[in-house]
Amino acid sequence: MPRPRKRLTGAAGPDKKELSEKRIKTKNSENASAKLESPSPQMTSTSKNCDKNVSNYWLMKSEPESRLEKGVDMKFSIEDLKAQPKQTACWDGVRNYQARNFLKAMKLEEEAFFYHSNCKQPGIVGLMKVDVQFVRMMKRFISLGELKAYHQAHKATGGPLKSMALFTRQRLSVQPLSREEFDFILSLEETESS
DNA sequence: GCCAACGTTGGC
DNA sequence: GCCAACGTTGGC
Repeated sequence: MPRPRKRLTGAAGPDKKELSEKRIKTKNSENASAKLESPSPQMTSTSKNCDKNVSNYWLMKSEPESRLEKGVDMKFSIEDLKAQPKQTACWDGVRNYQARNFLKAMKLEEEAFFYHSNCKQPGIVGLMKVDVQFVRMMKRFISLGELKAYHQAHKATGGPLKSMALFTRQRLSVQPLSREEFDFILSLEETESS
């Protein structure tokens, strides 16, 4: 349910605490939910872009279908992202600790898949860049089922999706991908869906 | 809507 | 620090 919120990029009031946050752990103090918004001075300057060989890619889940949680609609599809000003959203509302840490580890301009979860057709629908801005739709929908089939096959063959977090870290809503995983999934765009 | 998987909480 | 109870995620 980690869902991005529809918010203007620089818009004020980013921090009325989440309605849904029943308890924010004191640990992740401040805006725990990393806001990967327009260049926060912090992030840009301090994140040394020196380690450019730690190529990081991401997969971020969001629910494309309406579902109320404490009266708040969790829906945020890739179409909703496209509809944002500058096609950019503030990805807050992530409660899981690990997922939040990944949010903080992201650097501007890194690429991320937009994954539709908890819906009729779960799967990867598009590409974003950390910011978090819409980049493009996938040339074709890459379903969970297809990814799972490759994951299973690759476990046997040692292929690129053999340890994809989507399957090994089941409930993680923000997850890292290796370059191999990312490239392999991109290459699926050019193939027929199975 | 069901429920498996798994994270979190809190008593001890 | 253990672990049972509880809450959440997310596919089906």
